Amino acid sequence: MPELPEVETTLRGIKPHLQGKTIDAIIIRDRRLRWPVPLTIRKKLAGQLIDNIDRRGKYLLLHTQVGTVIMHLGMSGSLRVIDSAVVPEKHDHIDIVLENHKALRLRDPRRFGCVLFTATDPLKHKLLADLGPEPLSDDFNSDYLYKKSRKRKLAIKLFIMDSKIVVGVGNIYANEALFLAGIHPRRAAGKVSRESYEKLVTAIKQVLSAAIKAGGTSLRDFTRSVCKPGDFKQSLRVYDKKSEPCPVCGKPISHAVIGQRSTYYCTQCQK
DNA sequence: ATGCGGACCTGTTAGC
DNA sequence: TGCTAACAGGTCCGCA
Repeated sequence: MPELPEVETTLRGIKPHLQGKTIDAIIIRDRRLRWPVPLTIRKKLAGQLIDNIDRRGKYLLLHTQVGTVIMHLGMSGSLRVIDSAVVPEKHDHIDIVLENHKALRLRDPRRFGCVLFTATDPLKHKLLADLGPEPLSDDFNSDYLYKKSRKRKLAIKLFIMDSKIVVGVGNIYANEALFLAGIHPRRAAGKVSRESYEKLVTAIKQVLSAAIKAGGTSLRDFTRSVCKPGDFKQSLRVYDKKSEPCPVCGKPISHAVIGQRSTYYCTQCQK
């Protein structure tokens, strides 16, 4: 479920409920996420004030005086703020219980997500240290992408999905952005022109901000409902539209697998 | 350094 | 209708 817009939407939804609150307890019902959830966070974080919560790429960072909780939602994770008395369901693995009897509850059926802890600078943590720029920042521009891509033979789609190059471009938005930029997903990254990178950067920023905006409008009450995919799905142009007419030229959308991920594109519009 | 494929999981859907 | 297989919005890791 979570691509960058969903993570951002989640962040905005939960932040007001967490910032400045004190952690009462941490309940670990199932620590078998992508990496085992460190049991020591229960003692370390009890009584701690949550200074702030933000994100780097798709990682959510919950900052306290003693360290930072690093969370990732993987493929199927979601977070909500609920009354801590609400009976947990099957895949509700972790609760961060607050002093006010609310809790941040992590649900993750596939358990590809993670909850980790670092006492030092989270940006120096192994998982975050080598991340590329944020896609909506000025550091992410066509000059940067063009230079990074020279001599690289990797398919452009995989290139922009590489978090060392840029964070937050998941499968859906990679498909959408390449369509908007008119670039064939299999093109070697090193053979994409400066002009095309110009278009691509614009497309990535546009598609992500539009989705964040849509997430923002469909943003429910994070104290009750799970983050819904929302309205953004109706604005998709190619993703999951195999054989449907291209919105620009009408030719049926093609489907292929690139790097084990489903890829949708128009052979007429994308070269 | 780069590029590829496997791995980790469960739930939902497509197909027979 | 029921069973099985394929597939799903992520990304790390190890190997060639």
